[in-house]
Amino acid sequence: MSSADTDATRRVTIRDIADATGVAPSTVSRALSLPDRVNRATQQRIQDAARELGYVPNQQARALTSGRTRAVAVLVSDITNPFYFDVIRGTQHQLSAAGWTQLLVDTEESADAETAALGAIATKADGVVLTASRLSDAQIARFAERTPLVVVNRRPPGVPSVLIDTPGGVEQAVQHLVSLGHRDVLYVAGPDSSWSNERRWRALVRVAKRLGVRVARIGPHAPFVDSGAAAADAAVHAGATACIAFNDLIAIGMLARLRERGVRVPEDMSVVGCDDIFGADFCNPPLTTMTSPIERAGRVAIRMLLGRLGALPGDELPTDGPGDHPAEAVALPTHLTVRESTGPAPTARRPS
Amino acid sequence: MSSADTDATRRVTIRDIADATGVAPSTVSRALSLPDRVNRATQQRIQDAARELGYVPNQQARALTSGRTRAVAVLVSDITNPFYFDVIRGTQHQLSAAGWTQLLVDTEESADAETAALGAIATKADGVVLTASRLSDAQIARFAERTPLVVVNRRPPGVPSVLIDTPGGVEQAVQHLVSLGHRDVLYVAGPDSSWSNERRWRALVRVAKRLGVRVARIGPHAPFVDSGAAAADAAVHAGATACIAFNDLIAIGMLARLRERGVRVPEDMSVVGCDDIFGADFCNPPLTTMTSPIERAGRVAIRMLLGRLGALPGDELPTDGPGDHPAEAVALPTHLTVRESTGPAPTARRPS
DNA sequence: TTGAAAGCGCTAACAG
DNA sequence: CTGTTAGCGCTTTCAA
Repeated sequence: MSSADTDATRRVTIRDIADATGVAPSTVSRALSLPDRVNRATQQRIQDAARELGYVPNQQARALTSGRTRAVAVLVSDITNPFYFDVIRGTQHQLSAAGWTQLLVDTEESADAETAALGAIATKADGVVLTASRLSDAQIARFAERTPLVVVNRRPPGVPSVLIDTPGGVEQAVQHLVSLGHRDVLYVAGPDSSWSNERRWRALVRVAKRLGVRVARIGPHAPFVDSGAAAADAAVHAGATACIAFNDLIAIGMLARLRERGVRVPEDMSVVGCDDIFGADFCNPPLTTMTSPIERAGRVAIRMLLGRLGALPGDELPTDGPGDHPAEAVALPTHLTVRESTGPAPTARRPS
Repeated sequence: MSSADTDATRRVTIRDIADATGVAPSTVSRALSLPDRVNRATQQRIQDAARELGYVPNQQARALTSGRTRAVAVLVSDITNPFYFDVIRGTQHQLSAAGWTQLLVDTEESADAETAALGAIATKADGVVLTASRLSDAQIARFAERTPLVVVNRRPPGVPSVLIDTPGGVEQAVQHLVSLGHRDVLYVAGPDSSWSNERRWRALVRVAKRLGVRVARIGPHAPFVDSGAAAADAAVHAGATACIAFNDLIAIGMLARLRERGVRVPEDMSVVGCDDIFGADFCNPPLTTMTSPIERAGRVAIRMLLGRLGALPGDELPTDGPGDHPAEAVALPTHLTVRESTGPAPTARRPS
């Protein structure tokens, strides 16, 4: 039908639509971007023509004048980490629902790469979601002044952030362990540079004190499955009988090493992870862990960002209340998912 | 030092550099993009000034005139699938090594979304990597005429593609099973719409015939862990004693269900997966699977794409031979990784 | 409500 | 080798 005269080799521009409808390009632009400022009739005519001709707006050009790119950059520190899979999934969903584009950037755990990316991105994206930043609060805050920014799992003063309430999860985890008769718990720390790591440790210390549980700490450990082996060895050496790992990756790695060494989980040692990433439910044994709404964190981050950019579709992106914008820092609750890696404390048995 | 006069609120443009160095903007442009076509001295001066002023080129504007965006879109059909994370990791690494940007798009298994994305992307990216496309070969080929395109795990005539040689892997898997005494193998099929699925099945039939093994097939099954339960039930019902699953996700799901039902793996049933995704090594029992160089596939795809776009840095992106471009279709070898989910065939025991 | 005109930041002829 | 001149496709004053 309409294919013969449509498959020109050149892309359709507003000029083509203007010619086709007999109006000026500027009117076409308006009809497409600010439909209210145009006569209903011509508006209709223009939109029809646009559809007819298969018009696709050129975001580059649009960005050049308006300064808005309709893209957001999502920075992750290690694309390898399954934790981010879920974040990315969340951001991607929310973004595409709003018709926006996601720029994915892997900063590879490097503050320099992060800074560089942030600098280079300013022109390509309208906003940034920063996860597990290696930058200082001050640096983040300073950058946030120039570019709309939402951070995940970090709390720089004055910068909107999405937090996953792992401290709350830690509390549940300790209580669970206590209910199983444990009186000592070992924290298997993640990287020193991780904000969440310190946060979890402090939460652990606090709860432990309240519940009269003794705590110890080993680490730091890189957040990889492979780090679990060393962590497991250290835990065994420390005579631990229950441990809470910085994240599921380390915990899963520990599980493997413990089995290898003949340390039974949970009979000899209870292990709890954190995050409930892909795999936590089918490792051996399935991991008791703090289930975090990671994907939701990604979605919420985008929602906050889009809200600040004034780009909320409104219909389908409910905010947390009747207020204008979502709160400046939202904390998403975590809950403990008990699986088979935790069990009763071994009675009166402590390796020397 | 240089902060006082640097932190203007406006971004630095080539014009600023031109003013600072006393040359014309076009000279600045050249000095930055085609350094050879400019006097060494001025070139140096300009580059110094650019660095001094903290110049960051505006890709949007650059794209508008040159038509090149220095971005590539990577389309995946389901961002949830761990398989794609390795692909994405590969593309991301290779892209950022070349200083390019990655646009990640999740088409959510929908051909319409895929078409829409492809249309909308043409202006935002210089090329596209298409994984697990839901489009027909003809559609892909047609699109490839307009936009540089590389497909992964698909082979539309005339379109450059990166294949993972799972057929080769299937052969190894069957041989492995035969060496363990199995004479029957059940193929647990993936989605009907999957090109790889048919490809694996055909490879299986071929090898089986050659080795005198009987084959059967159940499915289709969606490529999720959750689909594994039904698959396991069907496999048991079919009296299978060895099966090869379309992918690790399904295989891992089967493992869980089989354990639940008291079917021992590998004593009662051997299970082999495909892909060797994150988790295949720590599920219970660890999965024998075809290890695919997934990340490498992503890297190679980008390399081919960049090669076609004439954007190969040259230094660090070796091609496969002394030829100009990498071959039009490269097949990456797969190898079988034997873990604990496969074992000797149960002797003379067949459930009714 | 619409059109004309200017210009976003950059590149690409074309002269000089 | 370098400057001048046009735009890329779109938005956005400013008039009409």
